Amino acid sequence: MAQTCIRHAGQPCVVCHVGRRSDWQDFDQTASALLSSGRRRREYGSGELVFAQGEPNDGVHCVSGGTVGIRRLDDNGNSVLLELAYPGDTIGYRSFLTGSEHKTSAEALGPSVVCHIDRATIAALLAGNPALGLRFLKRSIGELEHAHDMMFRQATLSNRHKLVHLLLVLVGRHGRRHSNGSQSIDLPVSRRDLASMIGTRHETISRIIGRLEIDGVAHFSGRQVTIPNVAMLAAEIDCLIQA
Amino acid sequence: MAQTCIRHAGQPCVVCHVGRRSDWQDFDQTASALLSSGRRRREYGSGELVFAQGEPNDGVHCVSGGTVGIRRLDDNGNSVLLELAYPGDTIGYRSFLTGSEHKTSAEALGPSVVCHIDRATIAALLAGNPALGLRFLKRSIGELEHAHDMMFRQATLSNRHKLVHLLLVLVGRHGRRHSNGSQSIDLPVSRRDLASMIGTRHETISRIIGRLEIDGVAHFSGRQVTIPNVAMLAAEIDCLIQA
DNA sequence: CGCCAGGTTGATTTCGCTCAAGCAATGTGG
DNA sequence: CCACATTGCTTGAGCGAAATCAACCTGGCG
Repeated sequence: MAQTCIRHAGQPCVVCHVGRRSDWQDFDQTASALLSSGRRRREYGSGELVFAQGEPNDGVHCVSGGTVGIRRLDDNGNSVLLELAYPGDTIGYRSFLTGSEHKTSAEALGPSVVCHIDRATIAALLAGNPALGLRFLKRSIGELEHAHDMMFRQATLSNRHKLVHLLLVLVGRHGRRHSNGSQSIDLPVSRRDLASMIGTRHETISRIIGRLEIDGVAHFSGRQVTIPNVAMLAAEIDCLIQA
Repeated sequence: MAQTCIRHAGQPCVVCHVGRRSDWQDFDQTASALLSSGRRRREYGSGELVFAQGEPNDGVHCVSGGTVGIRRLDDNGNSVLLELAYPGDTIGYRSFLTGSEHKTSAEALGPSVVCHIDRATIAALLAGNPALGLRFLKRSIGELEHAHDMMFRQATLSNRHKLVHLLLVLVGRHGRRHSNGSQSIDLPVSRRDLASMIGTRHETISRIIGRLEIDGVAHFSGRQVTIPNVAMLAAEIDCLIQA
């Protein structure tokens, strides 16, 4: 399973081949050696779990390719997709640091590559590199502000506005620009997950999508979305949201 | 303004008189001296702002007494109360650590006492005490899990269930137990803020409160709430929420 | 005394949930 | 290769919940 570290797209590679977006940069020689021996790279198919809610923590993971969904479940079968993780993101570090079981599941939303770094390695790295703890802190704060934004939107926006906002975020991440100025996305998530992210039912999402089609601001075909004019879509909400 | 450090209720006192609940414990002599010279204690009246959204950060604050609301505003006049801070909680550390302006306002929800520690002091303490950074990290992770819980509830519970849940949390924090087994709370927040925490309108909160009265599970009189049987109230949601 | 903020209540309309059916794509076993 | 189940999505009808707009009440305060 262990793979030697390779260079990728000219980025310096310590782990996960994601260059400066990763938390795993700027280590000294010994730390780098430690890291390469303690990490394992693995590919996941669509729907495969990286870790499951309730499981004990066994180290942290670092997304190297694809998209990973962070999901919370309850025992009534409810599922909410809380956030999306992309290459460079570290996941599972919270349960590692608090010494508790995973409070969420992490699921590959398409073919993905995720590295695993075992507990002993992380502990050693953390002890020798205070900067790593600081990077975790920055990451945690970033996620917290993201969660606060989310809570604010949940409380103030209509379902349609929430969906539009989500689409704009996804366009930023997954969008392909076309020559005529339109953009396309392959949604990484199902309608049900879209609904859970908005805080509504999947039927409602279907109906809102229908209205977006009628209004001509977006065209949906399965998970393929085309937005003729992103600025026009953004205009729906930028009168309501400030930076 | 500076006050000498006093002992309070037998707790060791470094700052904020809150003993082991505080982030500001277990410092060595020099750090303690630095802290006592760099901190300032201040009392706030109900409604006074500790810091305001958009302001540049000027250090961190530590709640010593009372209750502080963390609020986000937009320029359409929407206001959402994101969380409540209690004695022992450190606030304003995020904008300090990210070097950005405050993304939320902090407002005394009643007569409160809050200590302020200036930037230079924090920076020096952080540099000399890696454990302090770790405590910030733990705090941040705790707030993040709290935010995730919130997002999950927003997406899965009905408004009534959300209000019941909020009442139960507030009973745990502010409740007074009576001899007959009932409990009372003085709500620290207005109905409008209650509504923003639930993600609905204040009129709706009024109506839900009316229904709770009819069902006999809670009695409201202004901000005074009496709950005859907390277990009965909890039964409304504990079939829906797991630990 | 009049004003005002915070709260309640009512009437009306809109919206979203629920239940249910239908449909297309995919998979499976005989 | 077909009959059949399954999954993800859409659509419809009915109903209940909540938003909206508005009136009104109450206590505090100048």
